[in-house]
Amino acid sequence: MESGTNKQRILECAYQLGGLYGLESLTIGQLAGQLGMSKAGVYGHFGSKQALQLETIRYARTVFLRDVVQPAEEEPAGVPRLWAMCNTLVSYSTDTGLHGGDFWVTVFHEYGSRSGPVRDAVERTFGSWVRRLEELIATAVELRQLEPCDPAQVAFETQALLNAGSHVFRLCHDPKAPGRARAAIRQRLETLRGQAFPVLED
Amino acid sequence: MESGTNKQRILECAYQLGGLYGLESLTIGQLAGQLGMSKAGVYGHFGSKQALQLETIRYARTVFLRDVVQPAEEEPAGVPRLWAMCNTLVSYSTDTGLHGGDFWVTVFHEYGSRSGPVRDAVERTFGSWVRRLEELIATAVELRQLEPCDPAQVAFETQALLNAGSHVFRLCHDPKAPGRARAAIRQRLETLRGQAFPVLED
DNA sequence: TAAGCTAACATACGATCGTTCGTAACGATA
DNA sequence: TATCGTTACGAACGATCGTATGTTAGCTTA
Repeated sequence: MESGTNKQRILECAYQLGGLYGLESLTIGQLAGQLGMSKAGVYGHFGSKQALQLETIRYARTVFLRDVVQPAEEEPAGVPRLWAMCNTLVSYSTDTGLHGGDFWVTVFHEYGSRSGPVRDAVERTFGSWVRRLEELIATAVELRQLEPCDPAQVAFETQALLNAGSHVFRLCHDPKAPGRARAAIRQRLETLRGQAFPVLED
Repeated sequence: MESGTNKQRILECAYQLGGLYGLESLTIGQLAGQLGMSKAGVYGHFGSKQALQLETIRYARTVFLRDVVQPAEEEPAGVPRLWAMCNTLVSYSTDTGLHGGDFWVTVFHEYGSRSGPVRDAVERTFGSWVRRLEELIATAVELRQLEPCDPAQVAFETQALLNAGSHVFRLCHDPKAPGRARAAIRQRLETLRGQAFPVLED
């Protein structure tokens, strides 16, 4: 399957619109209009709106892994790798209008009180994202980069600040918001500074 | 206007449903069904869906002021007052299923990328909420309860953690999430401990 | 009692929703 | 060249959306 497929175009568009307005208010007709296609043409690729939502989530997962998680793997384990991921997410918010992190900020909140297969997929993604943060923090503790701490607690805080950076940036058009998230995470990590704490480059 | 008015019942229901699924997916027919009324009976009180959304926001503001902001005013100025507000929001999440803070967590995120009068009202509410946090923090600095710091930065972090506590509690059914928010805020405040730092009672 | 206001109602409008169906255009295979 | 599967299409379905209109029942005020 090539990347220039029409189905890929649909998913990319659903990804953009879903990140702006959520996956529930996403509409087949809206998607068709945006792409210059007919409703049936869009619909036929998925067979149901729910399948479209689930495939969009799968698409967004691959984008997130490709653009955020994997690039950080080249950094040394522990804090540098964690810091690289945070920086990528923050610069996502400042550089461009729409970006990988924002899709998830929107969708994570959209399905907080819903139920069904889509919600379950969203929750799984959120869980694996937080778990990835926990792993990096636990590794950082093992490497004595950080003082002993509860990785789940620090991961919670990290995710909270990253989400808020993206959210406040959008809701209030406040260009300082992503930087505030970055500064807060840096401050938190330095609070936990261990013997082998690495330099956090800008 | 009595509190038992039918219009009040509608607003209360819109407040509940809006906190669960957002104000955009809120529907006149859904509201009417829930209340045992006709669509026209509900609609007549507002004249448009947008007016209903705006009135629901106004209603939610008064609830928030009554249940979160005003009770804290009885505490001493600065950190105790700030801490009381945080505690109220956190126990909101743990005690009951739905509550004042969660409406705003949902709605704040729902309108992050939208436009129009409803979004503007939401943004104003968010702004005044964060500004209230800033005032309390600035006062705490003046009273030497906290070391000198940027109140806007600390307010950003506080709001981020409170929102995340409510959000993770709902999305992941994680009863520890609100407590994590509370612990993170407490840790952050103690990092900024000044000469007159008060005891943070449990 | 008579008049007027309010709140609720039933009904209906056009638009749009997700979905289904039948079909034309196209490329690959035989 | 004939056949088949893919991909798109137009048209239409019933349901539901927000909204408009006309009307009834009950209260208030004269």
